[in-house]
Amino acid sequence: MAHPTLEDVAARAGVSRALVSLVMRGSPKVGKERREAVLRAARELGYRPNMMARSLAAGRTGMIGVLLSDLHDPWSSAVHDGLADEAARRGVRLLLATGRGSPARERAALDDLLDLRPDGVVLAGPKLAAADIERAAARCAVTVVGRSVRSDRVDCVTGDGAAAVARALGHLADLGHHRVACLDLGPRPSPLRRACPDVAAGPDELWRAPAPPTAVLALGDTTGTGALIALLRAGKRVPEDVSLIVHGDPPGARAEAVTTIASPPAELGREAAALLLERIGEGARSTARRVTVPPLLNERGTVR
Amino acid sequence: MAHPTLEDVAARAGVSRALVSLVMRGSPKVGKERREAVLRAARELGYRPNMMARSLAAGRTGMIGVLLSDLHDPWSSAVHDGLADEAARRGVRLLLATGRGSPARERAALDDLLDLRPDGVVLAGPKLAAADIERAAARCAVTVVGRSVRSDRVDCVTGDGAAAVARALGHLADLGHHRVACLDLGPRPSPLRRACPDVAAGPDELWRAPAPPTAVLALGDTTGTGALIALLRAGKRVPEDVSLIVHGDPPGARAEAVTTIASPPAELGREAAALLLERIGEGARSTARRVTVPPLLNERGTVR
DNA sequence: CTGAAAGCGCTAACAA
DNA sequence: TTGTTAGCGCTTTCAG
Repeated sequence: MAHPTLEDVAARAGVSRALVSLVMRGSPKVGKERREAVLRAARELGYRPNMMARSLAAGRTGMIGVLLSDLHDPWSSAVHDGLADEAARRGVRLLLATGRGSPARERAALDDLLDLRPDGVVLAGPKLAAADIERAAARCAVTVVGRSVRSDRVDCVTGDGAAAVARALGHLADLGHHRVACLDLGPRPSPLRRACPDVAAGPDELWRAPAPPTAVLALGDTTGTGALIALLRAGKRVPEDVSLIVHGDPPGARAEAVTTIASPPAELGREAAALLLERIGEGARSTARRVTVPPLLNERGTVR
Repeated sequence: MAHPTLEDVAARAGVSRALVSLVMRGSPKVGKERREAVLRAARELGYRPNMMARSLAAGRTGMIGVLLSDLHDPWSSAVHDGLADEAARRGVRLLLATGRGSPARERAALDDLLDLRPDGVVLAGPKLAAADIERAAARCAVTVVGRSVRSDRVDCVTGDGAAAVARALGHLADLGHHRVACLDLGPRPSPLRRACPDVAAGPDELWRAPAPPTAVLALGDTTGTGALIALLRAGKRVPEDVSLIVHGDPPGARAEAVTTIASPPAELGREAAALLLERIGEGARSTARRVTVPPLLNERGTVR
């Protein structure tokens, strides 16, 4: 039998379908005797409940949808880690979907996800239009990670980039670095530039000044090693000649022992899952919550 | 109405449920008149078919499950890109799950995925026991990517590491490099070492030889910049002093213009999707297929 | 082209 | 504790 059903299990165990259903859902009000008979029959048959049928009948799926805007962004994967941890702890299943970097595909993915009727969805770093998010919120509980959305029906969990920059600068100052340059490596100017005292256009420019910086804070370094390589290529030793802190914490930074600062994405994920499950539990709630996760300094080998 | 049903649409359009069902599935045998009335009603109501109900009734879900062993591995994301492309082209939906790097979690994720009754699954880089894969194959069509499985019911799509090494070595030789060293940076020794003539334990060792290498082939460089940084730190200019080819094609290599060689993972994904859909279409088929995707050289800036 | 009817595998009352 | 009875929203016949 390719896919035994509840009925097959009931027949084999010699009990009713309802009893099997109770056992499968772990109801306490079934006698030890029969419970074990059912469990044995299920095991022998290789029975697995059909989620489609179960969800349809129950009216809830017990799953939460997760839309990761871009699988290639390590930030998304890290958020997912946090979500998965929390979901596993609470016994809910995750339904993953991805936007593959484009708002249009993201929107399509969200629609497909919603068709599966998850009890709620978390949107990680969505590039979606606000209207699309609002539309989703009309269909199920929604929490957004990494973006602040003005809506009274969606919860938001965000990091704190400005605090990260301030903390990095403070840390460097404590170490005696008073000439700190910011390097913005991203394809687009980082919004965090405003939080920086002194932003260089490119790495070369740094050493032309009369008093060159003794430390660099890198923004938009997606691989985590871009700034390090630029410094190395300029003939600087790191950290002997110049200290380096990168904002964000991509795997390359870990691998090359680059000191970084960022609000830990896994933490964002964990918070988001907690918020979403709470909201699902309460049914509709009027107040939207906003959680901000503080930055964490990862001291590694590029600062002295 | 939070979730209008087929019946609501039928009522609003003034037609039968069956007709709406036909229209929603794009049947050609519905008159233009009525089709448009139905479509309009559906749009006005914001109707979306309930996949749970649809799948349950139809006996197929029209979805294929994708188990990515590790979301943090860029290889997985790239395989997913190929799968998603091909799936979009053929109008099937993807159901994502992840093993988060651990065989146990991978196994649990696979079980959860299977409970959703996908028409087939593709296992990308599974760390699963062969028995678990076989078990999955008993429940639906399975194709494995990036690992060769001995089974006559699962298709396999793999890259060709040995060919990649040979091709890289050949390319360097054509350029006049006759002293090429291999650097194995991975946590575990790469199986590709056997394909290399000369493997150094670490970067430092390279320059102690009387005739130091003029080119380096890096294995197991997961970030794609590990070898470059090691070379730079050793005071070598790349490619002026030494040429570098990295096996694999992680984002860091692209960002830092490192020349790489690998069987393109997106291509593996595309092949896998095609194979799986073919197998699903045919129902059970006896012969398992194995596809090998040849390596591709990505000429960037680290070879001369 | 339409409407009625049966059923996918399961849950959730309710009765027994 | 158990069995019975309705559905969940949809697809699929089949006779009109």
